[in-house]
Amino acid sequence: MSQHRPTGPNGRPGGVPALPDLPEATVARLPEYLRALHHIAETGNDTISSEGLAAAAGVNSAKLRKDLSHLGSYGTRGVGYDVALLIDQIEFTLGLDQRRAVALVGVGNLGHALAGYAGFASRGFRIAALFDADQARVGEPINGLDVRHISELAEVAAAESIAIGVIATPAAAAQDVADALVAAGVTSILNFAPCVLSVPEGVDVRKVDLAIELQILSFHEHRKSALTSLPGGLAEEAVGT
Amino acid sequence: MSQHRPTGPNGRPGGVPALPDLPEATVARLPEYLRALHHIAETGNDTISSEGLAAAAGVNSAKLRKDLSHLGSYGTRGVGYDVALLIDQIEFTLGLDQRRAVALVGVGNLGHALAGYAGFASRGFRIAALFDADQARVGEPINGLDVRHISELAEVAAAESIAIGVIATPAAAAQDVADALVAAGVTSILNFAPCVLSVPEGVDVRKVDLAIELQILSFHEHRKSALTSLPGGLAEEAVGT
DNA sequence: AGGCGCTTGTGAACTCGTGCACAAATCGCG
DNA sequence: CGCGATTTGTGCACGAGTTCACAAGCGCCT
Repeated sequence: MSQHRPTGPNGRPGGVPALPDLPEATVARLPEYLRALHHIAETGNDTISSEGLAAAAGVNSAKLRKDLSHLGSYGTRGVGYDVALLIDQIEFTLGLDQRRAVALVGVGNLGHALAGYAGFASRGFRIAALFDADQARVGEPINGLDVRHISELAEVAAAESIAIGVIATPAAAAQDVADALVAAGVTSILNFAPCVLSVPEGVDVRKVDLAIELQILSFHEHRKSALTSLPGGLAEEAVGT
Repeated sequence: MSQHRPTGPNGRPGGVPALPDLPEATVARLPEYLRALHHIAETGNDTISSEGLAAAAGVNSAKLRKDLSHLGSYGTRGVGYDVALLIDQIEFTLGLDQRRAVALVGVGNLGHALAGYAGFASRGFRIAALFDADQARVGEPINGLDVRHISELAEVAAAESIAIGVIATPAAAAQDVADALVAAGVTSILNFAPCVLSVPEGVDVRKVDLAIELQILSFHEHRKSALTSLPGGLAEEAVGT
C-alpha cells in the first residue's frame, strides 16, 4: 500500500483526521477509481485527467471531479491528477493504509472460492481465519490456512484483531453466524447468504446475492424482448452498477 | 415457477404486456421481496401485510407499498397481500416465468464455485454451458456439465438460446470474453472481473466486485475507529445495500 | 345496516444524487 | 511578461428516490 502519508494541500493539520462525511454514493465509487488508478500507474503514467480517469472507471467526468473534490483538492488545473498522490489519498480515505484482517465463515462451495480469491490479498485484505460449523471440515487446509470450528471464533478474532467478517454459509445458518461475529467484536459484515440479517446499531452489513443480480438482468431481458414486438426503438444503455 | 398466470385487477388486458416502466431502484428490490415471499409461503402464511413483508425484506413499509403499487393493485386493504398471487406477479415482472439459460465463462476459482451454486437453479436460472479459454480445462466435468472451449460459444449460445452470460475470468481476458458473448447474441452480462467492460448499446452489464464490497466496509471501519476518539457519539446504522 | 379497526395506495414535501456549464487556476510558449 | 490552451473545482438546476401522513377501501362485529 502507501509508504508516505502526504499532507497535501488542505491536508488534515495537526494529525486530526478530516472525516469529511462523504456521500455514500461517492464512497461506493472510490474503490473503482482506485482500481483504475492502479491500472493507469502500471502503464507508466504519472498524471491523469479527470476525463481519462472517468473513462477508465466507467463514469461521467463531472461526477468523478465532484467525488474527488470531497477528499480535498488533489488535482492541478490545466494538468490533471497526480496518480501516485491520488492513490495514496483514496487508500487513506478507505482505510486501506492498514491491511485489514478478515474472517471467513463457511467453507462450502462459495466460501472455498473466496478463500482462494487472490483479489482480496492484492487489494488490502488478509484472510486471517476460516471457520465452519461442520466438524468434518475442521482441520482441512485451504490455501495455507486450516479451517477452524466456529466455536473458536471469538478467541481467534481477538488474537488477530479481526473487525470484518464474511458470511458464506447457507441462509439458515447466517443469522446465528452473524450473532457470533458481532459477539466476537466484528463490526462489519459482508453477507453472501440470501437472507436479511439483523444486527445491532453500529454494525455495518453489506449483502451480495448472486441470484438477485441475475434476476435484475432477467427483468431487462424480459423488457427487451417485449419491446421488440412494439413500435418504439429499443434504446437502452448499460444499467448502472 | 408459476403455474397460473393471474390476470389480476388492472391486469394487462388483451395479452398486451404492461411495461409500466418501473424505477430502477424498485427493480433492484423486487428480487428481495420475492425471496422473502417464498420464505413466508413456506411458513404456511397465505397473506402478509406490507409491514410484515417489509420487515422480512429489510426495507421500510412505505417504500415496499410504493414499489408494489407500480406493478398494480394486488393487495387488499385491511387484509394485506395474497402471498401466492404476489409471487406470481413479481416473477412475471422479472421475466422468471421462463427458466433462463445462462452461459458461464471462466471456470477458475470463482467460476467453479458459481457453476456449483445451487441458488441459481432454485431461483429461475439454468446454467446451460461452461466455457474456458484454457484447453487444459476443456472437457473437465463440473456439476454434470463438460467445460467447452470458448471458441464454441456462438454455436452453443444459439443452440441453447442463451441471452445471459456470466464472466468469471481474470480482468485481462474479460473484455475479449464480453465481445465474444455479445457476438454470440448475449444481451445481458454479469461481470465478476474487476474491470470496466465496454459493450454496444442495448446490452446490459452488471458488475460484482468482491474486493470493492470489502473496501466499502473498510471505509466505514476506518470512520468508526476514528470516531471513537472524538467527542460525538458513534451512532451509525447498517449501510444501505 | 352501520360503525370501527386495520391496511393499502398515493399525494406531497423532502433528501440525495447527477450533470451542465462556467469561473478560477495553472502551464507552456512566444 | 502576457496570452491562450487546458483542466480542475463548483454553483445551480434538475431528476430520481425516499418518507410522511392520510384518505380510501375492506372485513368483521354488533
